Amino acid sequence: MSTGPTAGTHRPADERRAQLLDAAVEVLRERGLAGLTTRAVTTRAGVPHGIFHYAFGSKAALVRALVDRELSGAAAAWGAAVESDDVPTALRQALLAQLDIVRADPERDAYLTELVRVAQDDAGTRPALWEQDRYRAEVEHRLASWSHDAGVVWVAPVAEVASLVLSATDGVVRAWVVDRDDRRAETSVDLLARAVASLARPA
Amino acid sequence: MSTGPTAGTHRPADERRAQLLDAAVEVLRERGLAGLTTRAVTTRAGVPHGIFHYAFGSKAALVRALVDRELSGAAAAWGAAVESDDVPTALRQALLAQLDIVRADPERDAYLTELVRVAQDDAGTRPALWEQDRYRAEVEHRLASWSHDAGVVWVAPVAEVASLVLSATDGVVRAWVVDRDDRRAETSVDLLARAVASLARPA
DNA sequence: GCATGACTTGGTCATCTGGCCAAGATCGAC
DNA sequence: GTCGATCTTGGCCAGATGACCAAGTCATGC
Repeated sequence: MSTGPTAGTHRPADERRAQLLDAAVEVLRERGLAGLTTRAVTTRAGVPHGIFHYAFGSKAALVRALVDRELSGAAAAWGAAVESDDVPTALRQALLAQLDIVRADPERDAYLTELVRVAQDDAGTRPALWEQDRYRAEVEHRLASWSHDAGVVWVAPVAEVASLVLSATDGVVRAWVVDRDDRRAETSVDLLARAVASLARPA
Repeated sequence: MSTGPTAGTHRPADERRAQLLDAAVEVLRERGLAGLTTRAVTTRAGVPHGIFHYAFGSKAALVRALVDRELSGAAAAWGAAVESDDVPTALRQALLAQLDIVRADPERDAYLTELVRVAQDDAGTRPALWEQDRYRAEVEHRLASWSHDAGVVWVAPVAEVASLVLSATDGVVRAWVVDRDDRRAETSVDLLARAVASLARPA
C-alpha cells in the first residue's frame, strides 16, 4: 500500500510528513512508544532515514504533529444517536457508546494514551486539555437536555454531574482496558447509569 | 544520608539491592521512567556503575524488584477509619480517603503508574493484578458491612457494586491527577457517594 | 593466620539513538 | 532548454545506554 500511483520519489514535503505520520501510527500500534524511533518510522515508511530530518526538524516535531492530527475531533460522539426520554436509559446508552469506542479499537486508545503522556512531558506541546473541556460541555449539554425532556432536575449543578459522569466513565473504560472483562464493564456501565440517574428527581 | 554508620563498602548483596532500589525510586521521582538508567541509579546511590550488574543481573531485574517492593501492601486503607452507619456518608469518607492517598503524594502515584506500565510490557514481570483483586474483595466486604449495619440491601450483587465503586473512584482520582482541581474532585467524590448509595434500598 | 569466597572497582564494548550534512537528482517556471 | 529551488540519498557523528569482566580487596570460618 505504500507503492500507490503517487508514491514515487520527489513528493512535496507535506505529503512526506503525512506519509511519515501514517508510518508513525503503525509503529506505535506495533511496538509502542518505546519503539517509536526515527529509524523505525522511516523504515516503516520505506524511505531513507535522512528523510525524517528533512520532513520534520526533530522527533519532538513529529510527536507534536502526531498529537495534533490524532487528537483532533475526538469529542463528538457523546450521546449522538441516543434516543430515549428515560434518563437512566439514555445515560446507559451514552456510556455504553463510550465503552464501545474503546472496545472497537483498543490499540488506538493505548497509543493515544502514550502519546498524550509523552506530549505532556514535552513543554512544547499543548496537552490538548481543551478537548477535555469540549467533552465536559458536550456531556453537560446532554445531561441538561435529557433531564429537561424527562421533566426532572439534577440535585446538583449540571456541571458537577457532568464532571462525575466523565470521570467515572473514564474509570470504567480504563478498567476494561486493563482486564478486558466485557461483562464486568457492561455491568458497571449499567449500574453507573442507574446510580447517576438517581441524582435526578422530579421537578 | 548515604554515608550512614553501616554505609561503607563490602555490604551484603541484599543490602546493595535495597540501596539501589531506594536510589531508583528517587530517580523515578525526579526524572521519571525515561531517566531511569542503570547509571543514574548507581550515581544516585553513590556507588560505581559496575555494582549494578553485580547486584541485579539486568535492568529488567531491577524493575521487577521495584514493582514487587513498591506495589506490595497498597490495598489496605479502604475504609480503615470509616465510622458511620450512614451508607452515603461512609462511602464518601472512604472515597475521600482514596483521593487523599494520591493527593498526599502525587508523585508516588505518577511513578507507580509508569512502573506498572513498563512492567506490563516486560513479559517477565507479573502485572500484579492480584492486588486489584484484593482491592475488590476489600471494597466488597466494606459495602456489605455498611449495608448490613444500615439495614439496607444493594439492588445488584455486591461484587458488581464494588467493581463500579473501584472503577469510578479510579476515574475521579485520575481526573484529579490530570487537572489538580481539588474542588472538582471533592464534588465528584461527594456526588459519586450519593449516587452509589442510592443503589441501596431498605431491606 | 590464612585461605576461600563474597564483594568492589573502574574500565571497555557493541549497539542504538537523534541529529546532521553535502552532493546529487528531479521538478517546474521561464 | 536552462536554471534555480525543492527534494533525495546515504553516510557520518557524538552521546548515551545496558551489559560485561578481570583484577583487586576484604571478611570470615577454619
